[in-house]
Parts: sequence; structure tokens; C-alpha cells
Amino acid sequence: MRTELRRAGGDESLQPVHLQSLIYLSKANRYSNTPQALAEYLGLTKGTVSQTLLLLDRRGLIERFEDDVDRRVVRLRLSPAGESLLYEAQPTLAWQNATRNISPNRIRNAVSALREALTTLQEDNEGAPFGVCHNCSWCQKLSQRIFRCGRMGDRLSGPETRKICRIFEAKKTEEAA
Amino acid sequence: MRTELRRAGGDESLQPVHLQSLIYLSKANRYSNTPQALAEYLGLTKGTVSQTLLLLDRRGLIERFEDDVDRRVVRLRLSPAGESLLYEAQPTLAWQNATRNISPNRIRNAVSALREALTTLQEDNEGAPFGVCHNCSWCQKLSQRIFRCGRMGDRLSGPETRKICRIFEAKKTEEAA
DNA sequence: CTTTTCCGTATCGACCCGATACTAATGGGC
DNA sequence: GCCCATTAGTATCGGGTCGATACGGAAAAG
Repeated sequence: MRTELRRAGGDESLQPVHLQSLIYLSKANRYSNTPQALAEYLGLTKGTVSQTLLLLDRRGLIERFEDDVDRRVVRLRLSPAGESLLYEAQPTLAWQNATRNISPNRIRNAVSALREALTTLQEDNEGAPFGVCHNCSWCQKLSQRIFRCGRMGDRLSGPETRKICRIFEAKKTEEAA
Repeated sequence: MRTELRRAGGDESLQPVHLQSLIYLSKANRYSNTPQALAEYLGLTKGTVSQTLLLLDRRGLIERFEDDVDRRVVRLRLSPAGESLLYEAQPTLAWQNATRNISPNRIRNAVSALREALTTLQEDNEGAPFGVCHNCSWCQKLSQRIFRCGRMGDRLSGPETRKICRIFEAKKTEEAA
């Protein structure tokens, strides 16, 4: 994966960290599309990330705009150019292809086991959680298409619950510790 | 994992690529402990890897010595200091701990599915194979403890067949293409 | 209104990385 | 044995990443 990321970025003379940033921004929800969140996600300092974003902005791959309520924070999103670059690189497509000969049932089991391992790993290292909104313990289903974040009190659309959130909290499994 | 690698290396003021190099060298078999193999494994140029190895040598984490038969090639191995550093960082232990609540059966199934996906991914990208000797199609079992590489014609010990080889070739599954 | 805290930026030095050019050793063809 | 192509590794240079530090502006605390 490391080699593949390097190769894909090299075609556009982008460093791995640039692609990782774009990938993150393409999947970050409304609470997580800030420089600070990206810094935590990548494990880099905010100063370093600030430079990365400067470069991505110069290249026209992202857009930056102020937050309405807190004018200190900067909101980030992919520009059309950034979207299309990511679409052509298709970093996730390689994995979908790689699993073409594996039965859906085995994939489901493997994904389930990996998700569990990831949660434990995150707890062990006390790192930022960063999970998919839909799997968060705060996520409530109001109706077929409407969800709600119990932590922030906002209503969320179905697609938004499939994005990455920085305030994710894993659902408790039957852990009778 | 990326964040964790950065954190573990930061404690010793080592870059992620340094730890990855040490980890690789701790697992490379006799055909794969050269700068060239490391460069292919990491997806970097040999010039870059040469510098990395220079730094690791200055720090006393690796040892370099000439090959007996081909005096162009440099053989690499971890120094005692490198071994102990890797032991204390325990990059693989974190994953073992993370799977402590998962049944061995689920782990086996997940590993099997992931190995299959990895092989397909490597074939798709025509990248260097780099697999564990024991799973290679050239690996022959001569007795309980003695193995043999059909490609190179050498006899191998049991522990050596659990190391990473650069000339790995995946065993064919029932792929009636 | 002052102080503290927080988000993001700017600058500097150390280092990674690829490109290029180079040395040294091997191997093939004659 | 002698050229030439090939291969393993190194040296150098420029662009860029990264952390540390300092800074400016906005929000929160008192």
C-alpha cells in the first residue's frame, strides 16, 4: 500500500502525504474538515499541515473558507480539480479489485474482525478515534433517511453518516471486563 | 498505523522510513538483505536508500559487510542495538494485543482473506512480490525441519522459511482463468 | 476589559527523496 | 585475455517535508 501510494502520487508529482490529505478531506464530515482535524488524523503538527494545505491550495486541489460562527477556524473541501484527481487515481478501487475473487461472506467476516481490531488498537494507543459516523455510539436513526448526532445535536443525512468523524466513539461490544 | 509508526519513531527521533527499514531487515532472508531489495520493498530509489542506510549505520543500528562471492553487493543485518530498539518499540506486538478479543478462528479467516487480496493486489500492480518464504511455490519441505528453495537450490532451516523473500512467487490457487 | 486559550500561519533548520553522475565489480562475446 | 554492457552501491544537488518556535487574530474566561 505504501508503495502504491507513492506510485500514484508520483504520477502527479504529489507526495504521499498530499494524497492522504485529499483522501481524508474527501471523507471528512462537517465536524472534521478543518486543518486541526487533519493534523490529528495524520499525526502531524498543525504547522506542517498548514504548509501542506498551502501547497494543495496553490495547486487548486482544495478550497478554504472561513467558518461562519467561529472565525478562527478554516473549513476545507476538495475543489473539482481535487475530486477528479482523486477519481482518476482511484485509491480505493485497487482494493475492490483485489477482493474480486473472494466471496462476499468472507469479506464481511474479515472486515468485521478488522474493525474490532482497529477499535482495540485505538483504545490501546489512546489515539484520536476517527471512525465512520454510522458506526458511532452517538449516531441515532430517526427515520429511513434522517439520522442525528446525539453528541452535537445535529440532523445528518444518510450519506453524511458514511463519512469520517473526529469525535467518533466506538459502540460498546459485550465487553464484561 | 501511520500515526503509530510516526509516534514510535519520534521517541527515538527516527523517521518512519527508518523504522520500516529496520523492521524489514529483521524479517529479510538471505536473498533479501541487500540495499537493492530494501529499495524495491520500500518503493524508493537505491540512492535514497543508500542515504537511509548511511544514517542507520552512523547510529549503530545496522551492520554492513561485503558479500563473499559478489563483492559489489552489501549484506545488511541489524546490530544488537537495532534489535533491542525494535524489541522495545514492538511494532507487531500492538497488533497482537489488538486482536486479543477476537477468536482464533475469525483471525485465521481474516488473515487468509487478506493474504489472498494481497496477492491479487500485487499481481494487478505488477509490483515486487515480497512474500513469506514458507508460502512460496518454490518452497519444498524435505523433512520435519529442513526445507529447500527450488528456485535457488539452497537448503533452508525452519525459521528461515518464515522470513520475507524478494523472489517470492505465490502458490497458484484454483484460478481457472 | 483584561487575560487566557485556541486556530491557524510564518520562519528556520534538519532531513527525506529523486535525478543525475559516478566508481567498482561482474559477466558475456570474441 | 580484452572490450563492453550490466549491475550494486555511493556522492551530490535541489525541491520539498517536518517539527520547533514564535506570532497574530478570534473566542472564551475572569
